[in-house]
Amino acid sequence: MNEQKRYFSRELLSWYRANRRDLPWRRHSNPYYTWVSEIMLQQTRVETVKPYFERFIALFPTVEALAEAPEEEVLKAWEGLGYYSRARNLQAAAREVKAQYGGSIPDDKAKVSALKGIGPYTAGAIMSIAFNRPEPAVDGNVMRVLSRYFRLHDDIAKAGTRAHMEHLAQELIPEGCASEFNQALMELGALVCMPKSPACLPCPVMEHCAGRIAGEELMLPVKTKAKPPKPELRYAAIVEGAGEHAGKVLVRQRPDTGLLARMWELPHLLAPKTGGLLDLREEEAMEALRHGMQSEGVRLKPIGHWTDAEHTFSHIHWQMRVYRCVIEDTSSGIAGGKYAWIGPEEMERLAFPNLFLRLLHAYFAERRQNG
DNA sequence: AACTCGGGGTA
DNA sequence: TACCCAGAGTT
Repeated sequence: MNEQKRYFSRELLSWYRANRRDLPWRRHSNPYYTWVSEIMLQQTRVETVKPYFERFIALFPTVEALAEAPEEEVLKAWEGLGYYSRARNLQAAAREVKAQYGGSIPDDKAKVSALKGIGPYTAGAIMSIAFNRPEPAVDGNVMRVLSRYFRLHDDIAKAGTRAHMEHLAQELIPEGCASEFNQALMELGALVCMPKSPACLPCPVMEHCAGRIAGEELMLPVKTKAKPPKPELRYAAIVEGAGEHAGKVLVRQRPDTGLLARMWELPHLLAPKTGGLLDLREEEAMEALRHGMQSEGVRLKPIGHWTDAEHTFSHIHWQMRVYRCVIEDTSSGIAGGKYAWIGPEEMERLAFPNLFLRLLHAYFAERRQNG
């Protein structure tokens, strides 16, 4: 190994020992904490994860507790965090760990990698952080740091690049210090070698950083940009209950797979296309909503426009127009367990994506004010 | 290799 | 606005 690499490992480790953040999942050495935190941290910032992690561990303190919990409670604990398959995969894996390994996460990379929701990065993170095994844990942070320090122009959006980075990252791990070193690499990316404005002056390895020396720290890493989310106009119904359902609204559970799987939502549908024009007149929109809901067995009458809402996912942008509706025919009932009438109390048990969480809170707040 | 899967922070 | 974030699973 050359001097640039030895310098990097030595100085980074030393810097980390003096600058490591006090994070909830670092307070105790517990492979379950490492596991839960790493799943939550996928594509999610540290500050966002902190309160979720605290609540999650309080609710499900051990692998067994998580394995034995109802899935709805796990989804509810994940509400608002996004990428909800992470929560379902985490619990499925916890059940596997309980059944196959007596509740202890195996100190074995192949077995850890085989668990649901654990890919190359998370397997490396668990093996290194929890068990101090010299495995690379290459995420976006690490690829950015390595791209800059070694001045690598490989496109980090390409799959092949990660393999190269993993080889390099593994080589850099100091003997017996995998846990600290891998966390140091990510800590540097988060605190110093940031995406937009890297703080090179206080950086512990700036002296031999090839990217900075070449004046390329702002152009690295090279990454092809993602295509913009596809816009979708949607019509949603806020259905006000009457009679025994007074004060409640109609909600619907999403299918078992796909976007927001098994989460609850306001009933809504994709607006029919109108010969190139995306927008419809108000009456036509309400008719489309009535007709679409009727085909699902829900007979309702839109009364008028209530509010608009927008929400952007990674690949879709929803523009949602929400209409006040009343139920037309309660005698037919709402078929299946897919629909439910809920008030503010029932809301506390069902898991909603943030878009609908905000709409429901706004609606119930409005009801409390207007009576 | 490309697409699917949330939500929010930040410049 | 645009980009990014302690990525994984599916096709």
